Amino acid sequence: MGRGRVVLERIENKINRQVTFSKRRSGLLKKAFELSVLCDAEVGLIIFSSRGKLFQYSSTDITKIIERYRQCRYSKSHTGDSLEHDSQSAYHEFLKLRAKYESLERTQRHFQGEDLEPLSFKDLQSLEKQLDITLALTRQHQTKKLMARADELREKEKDEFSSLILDNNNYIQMHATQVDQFESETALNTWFQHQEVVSKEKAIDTRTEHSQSSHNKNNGWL
Amino acid sequence: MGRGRVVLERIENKINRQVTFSKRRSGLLKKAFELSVLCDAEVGLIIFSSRGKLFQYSSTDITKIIERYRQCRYSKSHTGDSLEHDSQSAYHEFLKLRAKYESLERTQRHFQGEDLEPLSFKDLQSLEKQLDITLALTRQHQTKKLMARADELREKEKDEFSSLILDNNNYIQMHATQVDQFESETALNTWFQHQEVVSKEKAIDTRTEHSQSSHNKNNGWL
DNA sequence: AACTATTTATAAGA
DNA sequence: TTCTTATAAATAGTT
Repeated sequence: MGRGRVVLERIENKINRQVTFSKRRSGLLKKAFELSVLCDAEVGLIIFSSRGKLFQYSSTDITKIIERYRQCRYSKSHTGDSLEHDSQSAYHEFLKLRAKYESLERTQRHFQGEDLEPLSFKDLQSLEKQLDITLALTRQHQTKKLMARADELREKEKDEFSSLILDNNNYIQMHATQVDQFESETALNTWFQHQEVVSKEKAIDTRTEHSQSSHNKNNGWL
Repeated sequence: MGRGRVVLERIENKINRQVTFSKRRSGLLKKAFELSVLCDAEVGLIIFSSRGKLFQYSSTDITKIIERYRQCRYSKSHTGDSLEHDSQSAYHEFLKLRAKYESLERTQRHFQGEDLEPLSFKDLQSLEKQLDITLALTRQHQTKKLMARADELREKEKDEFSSLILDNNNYIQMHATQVDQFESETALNTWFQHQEVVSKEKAIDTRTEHSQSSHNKNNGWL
């Protein structure tokens, strides 16, 4: 995995050995983590550098792994020291979260129309379906907002009208009110035009059930 | 390191998980061994499969490695201060990542048509715009895949046709070829119909440049 | 501490 | 399981 074949013997050059150690160590730790996640395995890994520095990974509390190991090998059970497990399992949690984050990030990019190249035709189809559904929902919600706004305006007019009656209004005030009314009618027309556009979409309503059940994994596009 | 990108999640298919475990386990053991040899490190690796089977590698007696590990841990926990600080900042990192993750998750839900209530009208508009764009891109990519497939079919036909000529074909073979041709023409028609649908979309082409970072990989069909 | 040419690991298929 | 093969990932050597 690199330029030139690797010879399996101690690297004599100290600098080189140090660098290789650093690279391969992180590679090994990563792969130990991946194995534990992908295959649901319990993995414990302890590494001492040639200068005595300690590195470790464990999918679960390493003392438990060691204990289990002992039971397996010697069929003996004792030892109850558990000093240092919190930080370890915390690290595991961290790694898991990071992996989830990256996965979600990828999905997100697809929804933004990026990195579509590597998707299969099927993936693209299901992405398209989801987009269609969401688009319809989005428009539905926009319509809702517009209606709410229109109602609001109408209420306001009524209030103003009432005020005017109560205030024993004159002609000029009446005229101003009509202008307001006209404006709000325009808003409503806009809304109706919008409605029309929405109704031209394929009837999505029947399909929205799919998205309601979408607690299922969204990793489909990956 | 194989066909298809790996997603860091538990493999749900049991057979698959078992196979992957077997492969990756041996890979991990090999790499642990290589690290110890190349870099003169002391390595201990314990693996339990999900069904409880034990696998291990250790460059030297594993009980000695475990003992050394304990000593290292013990003395470190006495130094306290720097460790405290490390775990603290690590926790901070964790919290930051979690916050980012949750934020991303929320955005993602919007793209899936969920939790749209709290969005403002403006938010909804920009979401709609993004969805429109992505939808067009998605369809574009589907079209691309279909075209590639169509080309493939055409090539295949040409080859078959050539073979037939060279084989001094008879009527029945000719007939078979025509049937094949007809089938692929149907495929092409399907594609053209699709094209038509796509072209009815608003012209998005000018906005697609950023996604054209073509690795041009022809990922498999299905 | 990046980069990149290569080797190595391995996912999917047989 | 084991073999093969196409592809992703790790990393040796380089800058």
